[in-house]
Amino acid sequence: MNGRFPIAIHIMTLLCYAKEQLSSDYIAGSLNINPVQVRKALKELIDQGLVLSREGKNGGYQLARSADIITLAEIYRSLKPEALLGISKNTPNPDCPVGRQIKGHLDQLYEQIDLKLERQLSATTLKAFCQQFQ
Amino acid sequence: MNGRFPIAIHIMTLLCYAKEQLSSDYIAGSLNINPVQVRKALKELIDQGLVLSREGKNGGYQLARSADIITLAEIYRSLKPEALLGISKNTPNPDCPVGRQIKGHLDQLYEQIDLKLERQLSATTLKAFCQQFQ
DNA sequence: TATACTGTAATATTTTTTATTACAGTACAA
DNA sequence: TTGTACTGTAATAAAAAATATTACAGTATA
Repeated sequence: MNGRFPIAIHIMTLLCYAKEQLSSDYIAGSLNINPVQVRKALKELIDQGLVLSREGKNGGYQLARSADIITLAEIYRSLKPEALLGISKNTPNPDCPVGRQIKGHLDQLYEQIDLKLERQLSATTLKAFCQQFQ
Repeated sequence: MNGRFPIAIHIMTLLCYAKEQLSSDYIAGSLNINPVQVRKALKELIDQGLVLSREGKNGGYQLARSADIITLAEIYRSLKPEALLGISKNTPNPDCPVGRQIKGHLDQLYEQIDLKLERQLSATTLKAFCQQFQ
């Protein structure tokens, strides 16, 4: 995977911690990355219904609802994750019994894994995660 | 993630299915990737103690033990996976309470997730996975 | 001693990720 | 009504990672 999940979690934790509207520049300062990257990440969180934005002067971002009814699973989902354990680019040989069937069985396995992960992430609210911060 | 897990599973399934020694060229033909890539993946599986190789003429690869005492968790471990949900390259701002602590709390979360995943993958043997193949 | 393998280094290519620039659109406030 | 400070997003560049390929040394067999 790439760094999108950690970044999303960082942003959501900040918004929860600050309890006020923050600008992408401010958030970028905490992450130490480019503000455009932050706005891209925020777009996913907005699309997922987790964050609200205000345009214009004095604009910024805030949580769309109380942190105790946001779970880490929702943050994870905002990334529209593909396959947790990876996808190979190759096109297996259809003349081989294993090559022919591997994708289907792997998909099945992945579905089970994803289900469990989502269940686990659902068990932690943003509030609970954020309260760990001093 | 990348395609290493699917490739490793594919290889192990082949070795289990074939019940005989296979060459990297043959395996590459089923995966439809380069034999060198296959040998690299096999090296990880050998290091993990899951596969045996024979050099020289009539050489090749076979399972190091019975498929019913190999679990998908061991195959997963052969990849020495880093963080399932990704690592961000940024160095968060140490002057920000969130930036300062995020890594630690994320690591903790990741450890829990990894534990559960390993537990889940441990529940499936290579034999069971392979028996799904017609 | 020819042959058919594995092991692995070196390199090239492709793909993905991350960073950056630029600017249009929007809302506030003087 | 206009300057200012934001968001939104397209376009592009740069860096990093993944994948593919070539080449060849080493090894076991017949």
